[in-house]
Amino acid sequence: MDTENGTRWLSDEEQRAWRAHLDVSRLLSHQLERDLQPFGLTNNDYEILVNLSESEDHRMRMSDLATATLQSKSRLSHQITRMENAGLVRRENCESDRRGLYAVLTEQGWDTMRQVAPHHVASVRKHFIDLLTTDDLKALYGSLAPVAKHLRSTRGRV
Amino acid sequence: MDTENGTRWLSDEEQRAWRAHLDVSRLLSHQLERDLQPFGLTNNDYEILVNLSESEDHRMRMSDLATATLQSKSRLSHQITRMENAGLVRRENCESDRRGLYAVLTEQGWDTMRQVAPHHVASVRKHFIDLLTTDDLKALYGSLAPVAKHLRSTRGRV
DNA sequence: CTAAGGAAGTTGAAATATGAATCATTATCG
DNA sequence: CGATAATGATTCATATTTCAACTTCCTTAG
Repeated sequence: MDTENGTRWLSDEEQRAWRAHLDVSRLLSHQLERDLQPFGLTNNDYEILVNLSESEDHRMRMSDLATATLQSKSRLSHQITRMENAGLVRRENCESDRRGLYAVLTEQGWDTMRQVAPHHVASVRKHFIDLLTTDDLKALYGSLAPVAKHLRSTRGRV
Repeated sequence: MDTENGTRWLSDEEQRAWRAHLDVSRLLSHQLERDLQPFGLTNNDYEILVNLSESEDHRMRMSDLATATLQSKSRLSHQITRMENAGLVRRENCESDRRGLYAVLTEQGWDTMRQVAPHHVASVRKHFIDLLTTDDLKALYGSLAPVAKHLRSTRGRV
C-alpha cells in the first residue's frame, strides 16, 4: 500500500524497467518492419514464413499457425489469403479432418525465405542482440521466459 | 561467420532471449488490452491519457504527442478524433503557432484516467512487474535502455 | 443412428492503421 | 520584402484488423 486508496503505484525503478520494455518492444517492431519493407514483407508475413519453414513438410494447420503466431483465426485467414495472392503460400486440404486446411509454403515462399532470412537476422542483431552482452541475454531470458509462460497460461480467460 | 554464406545466425541462447522478448511483448500487450476493455479503452487510448495527464495543463501539441507515443501524425489525428467523440479529450488552437493544435484532457478524460489508472497498474504488476525480482528489473532496465536509445536515434532513417 | 454441441475455417462489414497528397502557416534566405 | 522551403496537422484512399455471423464437418450422449 503506497497511497491513500491502496494502489501500489510503480516505484521509479519499476517504472523505468517497464517503460524500457515497452519502448523497445514498439521501436524494435517498427525497425524490423522497416528493414523487411524492401523485400515486400511485413513482420506478420515473415513470421508466417518462419513458422512454415521450420515445420514438417513446410506446412501447418491453420489453427496451429494461428496459435503459434498469436493471431485470431479470422486474422490469419485474411493474412494467408493475402500471402496466397502474393504466391508465398497455398492452402491444401487436410485428409484426416475435412474441416481442416494446411497452409503450405510454395517454392517461391521458400526462396523468399532463404533470401530474406539473412537480412532479417542481421537486422535483429544490429538492433537488439548485438547491443547486449551474453550475460544480458541470459538474464533477459531468465526473467522473461517465466513471464511469457504466465501470460500464455492466463491467456483466453481471467 | 557461422555458415557457408557468412550469415551470423543466432545461437540457441540468443534465439531464446529474442523469442522470449518477442513473446512477452505481444502477449503482454494483448493482456493489458483485455484488462482495459471493461473500461472501454484501448492501449492507445490509455497511453494518450497518461501522456496528457502528466503534462502541464493537461495538454500537449499534436506533434509532441505523436512523438511521445511513437505514432504517425496521421494515426494520432484519427486517434484523437475518436477520443474527442468519446469525450475524453478536445482540440484547442495554439496561440503562438496558428498551424498548431493542442490535445487537451477534458474533465471526463481526467476522471476516466483517475478511475482506470489503479486497475491498469494492478494489471501491469500482475502480468509483469510482480513476476520479476528487483534485480531482474535493474538488469532489464540496464539492458534495454541502451537498446531503446539506439532505436530512437536510428529512427526516421537508415 | 441421430440430434446437439463443438471445432475448423471463412466471410463481410465496421473499425483502425498507413501513406501520400493537401492545406495553411511559419521560417528562411537572397 | 517576396519567393521558396519547411512545419503542423488533416484528409483521402487503401490496406489491415476486428468482431460477429455463418458453413461445414466432427464428436458424443442418448
